[in-house]
Amino acid sequence: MSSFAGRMKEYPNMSLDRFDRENLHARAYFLSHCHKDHMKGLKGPQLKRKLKFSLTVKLYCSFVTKELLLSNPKYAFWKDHIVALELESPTLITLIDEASGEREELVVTLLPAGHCPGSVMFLVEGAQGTVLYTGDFRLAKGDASRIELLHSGSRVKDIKSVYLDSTFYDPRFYKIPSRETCLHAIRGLVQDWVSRSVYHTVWLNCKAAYGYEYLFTNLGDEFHTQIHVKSLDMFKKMPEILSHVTTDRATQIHACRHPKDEEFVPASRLPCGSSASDGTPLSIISIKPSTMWFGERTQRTKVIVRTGASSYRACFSFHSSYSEVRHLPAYLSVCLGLLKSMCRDVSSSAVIYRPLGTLKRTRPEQHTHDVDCADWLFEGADLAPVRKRVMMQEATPTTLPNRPDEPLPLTHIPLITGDYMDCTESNDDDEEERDLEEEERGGERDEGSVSNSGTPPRWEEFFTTEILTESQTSQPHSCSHTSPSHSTLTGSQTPELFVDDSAKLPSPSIPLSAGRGLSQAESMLIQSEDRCQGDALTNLDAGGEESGSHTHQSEPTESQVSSDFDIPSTPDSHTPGPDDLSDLYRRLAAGEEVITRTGSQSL
DNA sequence: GCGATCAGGT
DNA sequence: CACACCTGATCGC
Repeated sequence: MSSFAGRMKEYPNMSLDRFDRENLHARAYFLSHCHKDHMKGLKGPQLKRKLKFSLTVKLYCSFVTKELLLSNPKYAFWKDHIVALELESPTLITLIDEASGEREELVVTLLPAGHCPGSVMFLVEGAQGTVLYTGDFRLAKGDASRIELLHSGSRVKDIKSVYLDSTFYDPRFYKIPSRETCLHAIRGLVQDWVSRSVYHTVWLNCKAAYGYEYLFTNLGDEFHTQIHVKSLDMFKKMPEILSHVTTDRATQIHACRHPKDEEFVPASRLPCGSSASDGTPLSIISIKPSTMWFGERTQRTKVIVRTGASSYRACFSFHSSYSEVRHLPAYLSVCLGLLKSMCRDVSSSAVIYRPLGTLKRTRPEQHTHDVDCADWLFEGADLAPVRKRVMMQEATPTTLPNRPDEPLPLTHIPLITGDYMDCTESNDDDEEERDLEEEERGGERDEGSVSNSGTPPRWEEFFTTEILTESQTSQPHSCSHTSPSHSTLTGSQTPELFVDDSAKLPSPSIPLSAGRGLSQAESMLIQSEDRCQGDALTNLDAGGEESGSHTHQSEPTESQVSSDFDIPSTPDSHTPGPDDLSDLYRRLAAGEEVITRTGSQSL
């Protein structure tokens, strides 16, 4: 559940991804993507009533999000109040207070977020500066550098605040295998199974949410088949997806779901009840896409885990990992630092801005896409080269000495490890699967777009992080909905909407370093602030990697990782006790250098 | 009957 | 671990 209260400090007249409470009084609404936890209040009767009497209030989102939203009849009343915007097309939006007539002009740009179809980030430029609201996102390192409108000339724009998806902003989630790595592994597993006979069927046990579509399109392409799903309605106007899904149950790959009935046995039947026409029993395996992550010291591990006789779990994530999340503000802060100090050349080494090559840019053909290419759904996610690389890597179709109906032995599942080969395993929850580490390690690395050769400043030296918590951001009185006066709003809002945790804790990062507290605060404000420089607290970067060393660069190389993130690995982490914390606080207050190893012992 | 909230499940 | 839901129970209107 997103904990973001819906408003940004700089532009409190717009509401994003929250539509209840104070947000009912916003002058404009923004929906980053079509997931329910970002749509709170969106079908509420109060908002519905407001729309009836308003001529100016609109909901801004991408075309795809609009389509997905309106495919649900519960949101049909929005139809005449939605303004769909093209990606990467700055749009002037005037926020009007209908009572006073007061106007406020903003330039809003939708940037691809790679989270699910239609998902975007909002770049807002106006009198209060440029801010970026990411919504949920999955961007790999380097993707931000390919987003043209984050840049101005050869530099990154001076971004005042970043409102960040912090779902996995915790070092425990240091690494999540890349999209292509996971896709390749799933392809291999599916290949092994469906090639045995026409009765061998795969059920993709996907959740009821948008975001798996690229899995469907890629598997559909690979196996020249369509994937059985429950409904096609929402994809009516999306030929790329529509061409890869079907309601015809006679296919070897299913992603159908059944609302009820969980005594369903994967090995015997599918949620749709499909069976072979000649009465031959289907041989079914289930693959459950779910997030797997690896600690900063994880050497390498599997992206597919066998969980039962005929069931598997496959790595799949809608969200960026810790290192990926961290990369975004780091990338932006590098350039902010440059703007401040004017002492480093951004174009020479550290961050090279590359024109969008694989990132599809302008798209007048939005509604007449090439049916074979669903990449536009995940602009920025670099899918096009992914697929090509995956194809080329698939040089070793596994031979299958076992009987056709035997579940796949794990050793025959093609696995890719090149994406995270430098890590050591930290989440060893899988004693059932032992040595699969025989895979060749020659995989490419997909995040080499940022080098460390330019000694960019550490982002935490230029930014502070403030965790927005639900209780602190949703106070009914925290928002002035009676007055258009910005000063009133800003004055009362600042301390409440954007609470300063340091008032209560020695460091805003302590809860994070303990591996706790983030579940209540998935959205995070990162600000560029001069005043944070020299403030000892700001060196306690969220995540608690308080190494004390400021000589290393803002983004650690893989080899630096262990020193930079020397925190307990997942199985050993535990909640710090009061004594642990008070001791830590005391040492911090005394200005002692807190060695993280010590911290991890006490924490 | 509806919405909001919570618990519990996948 | 976590997600993005779904269902059902309960409460208040």
